[in-house]
Amino acid sequence: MIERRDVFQAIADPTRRIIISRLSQGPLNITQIGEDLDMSKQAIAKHIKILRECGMIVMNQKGREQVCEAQLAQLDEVTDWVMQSRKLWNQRFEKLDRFLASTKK
Amino acid sequence: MIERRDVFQAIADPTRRIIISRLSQGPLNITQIGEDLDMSKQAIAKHIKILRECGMIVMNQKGREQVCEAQLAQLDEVTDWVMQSRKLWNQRFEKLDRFLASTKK
DNA sequence: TATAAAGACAACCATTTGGTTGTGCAAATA
DNA sequence: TATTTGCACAACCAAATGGTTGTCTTTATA
Repeated sequence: MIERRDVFQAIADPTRRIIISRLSQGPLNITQIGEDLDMSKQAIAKHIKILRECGMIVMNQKGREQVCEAQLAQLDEVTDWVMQSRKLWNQRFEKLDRFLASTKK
Repeated sequence: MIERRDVFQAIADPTRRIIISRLSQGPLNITQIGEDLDMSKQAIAKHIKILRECGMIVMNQKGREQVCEAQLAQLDEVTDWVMQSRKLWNQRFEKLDRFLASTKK
């Protein structure tokens, strides 16, 4: 097992998806992110670290606060993969349709 | 920690993404899936089990073979979430744009 | 200035994950 | 019929994951 730290793994955890959703509406510091998340601040900080490591969050210091900002461009990798798989999947049915159409003649 | 078995977790593993990609081009049995995957057949079978448990694969017996077929409708959940997050994220910039435009006057 | 708040860092822990090997059985094939 | 093939089931294992608590430093605030 190699340590994978990519976008797919980043969004695999429900807590991290909530964090991303919240940050997509505007920057927040770590305490604010964890406010209604029933989890220690340290646990939140760990999730933030993972998201930062795979480029989905950028931080900037503001006094004693660490303000987190979402960087959602990375999510394209996910949509691209999903789209590609669905495309191939749909082509199968189209091929089948064409085959069925050709046998009808 | 609760056992999560959803689409997001299903596609988090690179091997499972390869399996889904291959199956999106047509049904295969477990041996065929594992053919160029440098991993024991049992490991493949475990991945198949996970994909089946979250509805991304359906099986049908054919003699002694277990033929796997992709069910990619589930992937909508992923695209939906990504789209929603990106939408909110884009709205932030639009709001900023409007604000900047209004101060320019 | 004394205290509270934000968060970094480390140690620890249980569970999950992703793999392995071995055994056994049913179906296909020589 | 004897052998091979496809795969299920179980036991096992190391590493990763997702959480905890405690200590410490720095920055705000009463």
